[in-house]
Amino acid sequence: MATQLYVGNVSYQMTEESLKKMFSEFGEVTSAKIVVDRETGRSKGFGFVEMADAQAADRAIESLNDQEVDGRRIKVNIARPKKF
DNA sequence: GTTGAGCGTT
Repeated sequence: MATQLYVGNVSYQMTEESLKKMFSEFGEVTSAKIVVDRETGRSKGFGFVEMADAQAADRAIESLNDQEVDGRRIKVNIARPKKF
């Protein structure tokens, strides 16, 4: 089971590929996604990254959480379930 | 600018 990470407070210039690259430094990234407002086409300022290894994901969290990226301090946590 | 869909009957 892969680990899903929530990445919030990121710059609107953040892209899925930059997210994937950033997290790939700590482990295998299964998927990366930036949430975009479907009506405006603009980034909502947050996204999600799925990593194959939980320990790699944990390392990524500790290393990237609250770090300044593109002038903003990003938030990295285990993602909440989007559905119950 | 903080937890993902879509504009329809999933």
